[in-house]
Amino acid sequence: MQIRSDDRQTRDAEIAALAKALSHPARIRILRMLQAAPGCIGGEIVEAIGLAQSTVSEHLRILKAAGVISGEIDGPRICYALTPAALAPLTDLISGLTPSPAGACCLPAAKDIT
Amino acid sequence: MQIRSDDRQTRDAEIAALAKALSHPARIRILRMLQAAPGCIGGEIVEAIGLAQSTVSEHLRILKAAGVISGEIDGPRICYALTPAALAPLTDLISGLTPSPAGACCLPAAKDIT
DNA sequence: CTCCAATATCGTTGATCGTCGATAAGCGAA
DNA sequence: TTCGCTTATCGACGATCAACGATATTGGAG
Repeated sequence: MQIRSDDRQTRDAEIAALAKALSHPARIRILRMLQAAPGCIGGEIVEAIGLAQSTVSEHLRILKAAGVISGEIDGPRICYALTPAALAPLTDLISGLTPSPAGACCLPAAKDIT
Repeated sequence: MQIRSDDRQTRDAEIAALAKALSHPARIRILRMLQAAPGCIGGEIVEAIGLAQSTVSEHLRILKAAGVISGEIDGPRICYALTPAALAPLTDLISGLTPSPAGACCLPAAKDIT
C-alpha cells in the first residue's frame, strides 16, 4: 500500500474540498455574518441572505460538513458558531506559497525584452 | 449611494472566486509543483498531473485568470510563476475569523445541559 | 393531546464544471 | 520557406452544483 502518495493526494483533495466550501458568495456572507454576530443566529441568516430557506439550509450543511461551522441545538432553533480551525490545511498551503523566485524563471536571455 | 453594500457584495464574490480557483485537487497540485520548482516549467506539469494536455491547460488558465499564477512566454514554451499576492482577500477573510465567542451563543440557559 | 414555528430533506430543473480528443496557433530550427 | 514541438482553443459529453417549492421532522407552547 502506498501511504505516501495516498497521503499527498488526500491532502490535496482535502484542501480543495475546503476551498470548495468557501467558493460561493452566499457562504462567504454567512461566515462574515457569524463573525459579526456574537449571539445566537438561526433563521436570521435566511432573511439576510435573501435566498430560499432550503437553499440557505443547504449552504449551512456544506459549511458544517467542511467543519468550518458547528450547529448547536437550542430548542426549536439552531445556533451556529464559527470553527475556523478546520481551515488550517488551506491556510498552511497558502502561507507556504512564495511570490516568485524572481529571475529564477526562463534563464537570463529572457530579460532582453525590455 | 450604496457603495458600501456593492462593495461588500463584490468582495464576497471576489473571495468566492478565489476560493473556487483553489477548489480542485489538480490546481492545488499545480500550485505545490510551482512552489517546489524554482526553475522554468512548461509541459512537465502535464506529465506530472496525469491528465490530458488540454485539461491541464484549462486548469492553468483558471489559475491565471484568478491571478494566482502568471505565464511568461519563453520561446515555444511558457514559464509559469506563482503570484500568491492575489490571494490576499481570501487570506484576509480567513485570518479575520475568530474561533467562537465561547458561551456567547444561545444565552445562559443553554449551559444547563452539562 | 393539538398547534405552531424552525429546520432538514426530497425531487426537479437549469447552469456550470471537468474531461477528453481533435484541431488551430505560435515560435525556433533547419 | 517547411518541419516539429509546445500551448491554446473548440465542441461534446457526463457529472456536479445551485436554486426552488413542497414536504417531513423536531421541539416548545397551549
